Amino acid sequence: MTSDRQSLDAIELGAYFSLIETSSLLKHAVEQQLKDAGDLSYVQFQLLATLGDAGDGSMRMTDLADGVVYSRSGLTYQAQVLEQRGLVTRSPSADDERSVEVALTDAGREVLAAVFLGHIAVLGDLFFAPLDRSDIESLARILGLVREHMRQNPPRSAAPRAKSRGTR
Amino acid sequence: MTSDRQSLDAIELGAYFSLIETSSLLKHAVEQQLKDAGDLSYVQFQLLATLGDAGDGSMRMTDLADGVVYSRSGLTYQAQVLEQRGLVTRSPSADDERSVEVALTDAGREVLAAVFLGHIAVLGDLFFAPLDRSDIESLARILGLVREHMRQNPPRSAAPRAKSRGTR
DNA sequence: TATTGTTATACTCTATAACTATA
DNA sequence: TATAGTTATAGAGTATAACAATA
Repeated sequence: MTSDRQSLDAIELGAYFSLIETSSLLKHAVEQQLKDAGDLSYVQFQLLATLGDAGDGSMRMTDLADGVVYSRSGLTYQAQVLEQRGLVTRSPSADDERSVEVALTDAGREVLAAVFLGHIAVLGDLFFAPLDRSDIESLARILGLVREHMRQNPPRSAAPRAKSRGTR
Repeated sequence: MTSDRQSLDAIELGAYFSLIETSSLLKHAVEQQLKDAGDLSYVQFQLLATLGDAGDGSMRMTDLADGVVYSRSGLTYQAQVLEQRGLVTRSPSADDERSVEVALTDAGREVLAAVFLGHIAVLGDLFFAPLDRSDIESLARILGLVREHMRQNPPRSAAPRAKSRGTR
């Protein structure tokens, strides 16, 4: 609604469709591998990996949600699943008693490790194989621009506004 | 399992994560728009758009499935939904009586049209805005390479092997 | 009053397997 | 026997709204 574009040209359409198709196929393949190697969904892997990147392997629920992008209740659901499997723990935060700290357990790190090599292999075979070095660098730069832009312009997605809930 | 990669460097990781994040955010934003403008899920939009691209607006179920990639039953499900809404029709194929021809109705074309401008606006604002012409061309070329590669190397995903169904 | 998180619930979607029918 | 599609069913995931507790 803020754009005055009326159409996309063939190149733009190609870029868009290729993005959707490649990311979809890649995600599908990776999900299969994650499920086989560690019985993880992609979201669960992302959560574990995000925790793994976080120095002490611990984050507040809210911070963990950022970048994995969905509703609070969805995060609670996944956190429960991961906790029941012993891959993370949840405990009240010391400084802010409203918060919950989610921490990676040793078992969680093990699953992450068990899954990682296969994950990389899939990426190498399916995604990077047809690209040379400069392609990869270009891709990283360009998609990095898009990512930055998107982060700065959140699609006001979770508009707290009540919807009209149309014909149904 | 066919790759001997052991790790990815920072650039590669960046490209991968950016791809996942941008496509995820983009898809999410587009889904919101599609839902608001035409009460369509992304898959439903893809199916309608695929039919719209097909000259006479008609395709066999199997051909329609290609590129939208999922199980036959999933396609049947969505085709039923679209048919009930009057956006497509299903009829037995003339030449091969096993096949079903899915055809876009006028109502289907209308919904597609109703949704299209907003769709393009979201893409323009969220995806193409930070890119210049050469970026878009590079992106189209590189992702096109990946897409071609993936199509030629299907991730033998649905390994027909029975799973061990681990600890649960 | 705003923020953090949980719960209950309903719904959408996807996958599996068994099945029918045609080639 | 292989291909095209449907059905039944079960499960995972997500979103919404109402709620409780802390800041």
